[in-house]
Amino acid sequence: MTAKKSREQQKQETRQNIINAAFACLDAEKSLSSLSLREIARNAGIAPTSFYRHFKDVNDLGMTLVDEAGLMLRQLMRSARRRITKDSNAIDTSVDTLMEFINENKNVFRVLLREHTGTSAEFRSAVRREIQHFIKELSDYIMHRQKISQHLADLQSEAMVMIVFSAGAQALDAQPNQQFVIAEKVKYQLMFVQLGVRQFKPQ
Amino acid sequence: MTAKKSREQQKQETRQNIINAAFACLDAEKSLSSLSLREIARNAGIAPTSFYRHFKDVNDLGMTLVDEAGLMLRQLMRSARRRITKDSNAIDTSVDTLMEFINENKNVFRVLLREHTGTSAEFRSAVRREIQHFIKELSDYIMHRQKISQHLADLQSEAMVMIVFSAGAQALDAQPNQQFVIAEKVKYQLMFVQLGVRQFKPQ
DNA sequence: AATTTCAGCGTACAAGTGTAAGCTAAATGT
DNA sequence: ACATTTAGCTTACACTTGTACGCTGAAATT
Repeated sequence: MTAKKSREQQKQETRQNIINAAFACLDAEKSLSSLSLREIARNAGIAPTSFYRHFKDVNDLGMTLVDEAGLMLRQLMRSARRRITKDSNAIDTSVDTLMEFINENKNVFRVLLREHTGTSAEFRSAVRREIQHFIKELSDYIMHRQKISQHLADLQSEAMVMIVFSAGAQALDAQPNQQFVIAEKVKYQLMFVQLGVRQFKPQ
Repeated sequence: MTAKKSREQQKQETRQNIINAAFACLDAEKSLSSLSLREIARNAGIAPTSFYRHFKDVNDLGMTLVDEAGLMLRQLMRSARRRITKDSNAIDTSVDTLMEFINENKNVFRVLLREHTGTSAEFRSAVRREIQHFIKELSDYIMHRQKISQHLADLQSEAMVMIVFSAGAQALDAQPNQQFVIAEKVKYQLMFVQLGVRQFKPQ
């Protein structure tokens, strides 16, 4: 039983259909730049030319997808921090949360990873912006928790995010039984960074 | 004055032309999968269909490029180790060497970076293989120099390589005056990892 | 009730793609 | 000397692509 839709509602609905269709297309074998307008339209159940009623071109849609993916990542961080209690390890909790996210939203994470080194300078810098947000929020948290300078926290945070993202890239292609190994590995590596910064601090 | 060429010589020459043309095409805006056979042929100065006399398809050429890029990286490592003297810092020397390489062979490094998260599973695992070589050689070096277990050396090496490659990605898009800042940053981050592992060792 | 707006459609076209088929001429093999 | 091989070419075909143009019908506005 579908409710009567106003014109605006209907438009937003198909817009969302396009976005969902695009995310669905962006599997292991498709990037934003290799994704064709017609393919998206086919998947969204609209005529190719109808696409233009919602987005200027595929680039425009792509920026929307990157923004949305970045937003999901930031929301994820908040949920991860909420899961960190007094006696739970911050690193373990964060890694587990991200690994969960990656597995449940493979294509969302893939977009960020792929376009980060993709063929569009615009996408690259958009993803870099999102990752910078990610790094900054972690940095603030670290600075507050570990009582270190902002400069040091920034360095630590960035190193950690790079390590985690690389592990995420591995996890995307790995078998499920390998993912646990990857998660354990990255936890050690993050611990090394943390220990190293702590060691460096007094100097 | 060109020497008289045998048939085989001539063939190898145009094969190399194709490879060079492909690397030249793979700039900031092109990936292996978005690279067309005709475009390569145009750049190599041959007819499109002549391409098939040398490679099965673009995938075949792509694997060749990845192999070649990986080989260059391994040669780079050797030259970096040669530059490390008793009183020069191993981290500084390695980072400076890599940054130099990246700037002088942008497209070579770009291929590895891009196809590492690209749309072809075959390329992805080929690049991963090359990076694993890279990590393994560094790991052996670390294990020998820092007298730590192989397991620990592997973890440290991988973390370092991930950090360095991420910095390389940044450097590719950065202005020349920013590259120094990136290099300094990554040196600190690598030092943190090294310190952290050293700290962890006794435990 | 009459008018305007506009999401979505169908058609059409130029440009680019991979690659099959067959030819040519020169280097090689006999 | 003649026969074979083959790198490179031209032509050709079937597809896919982005997008311009104009239509339609229903919702929104007046």
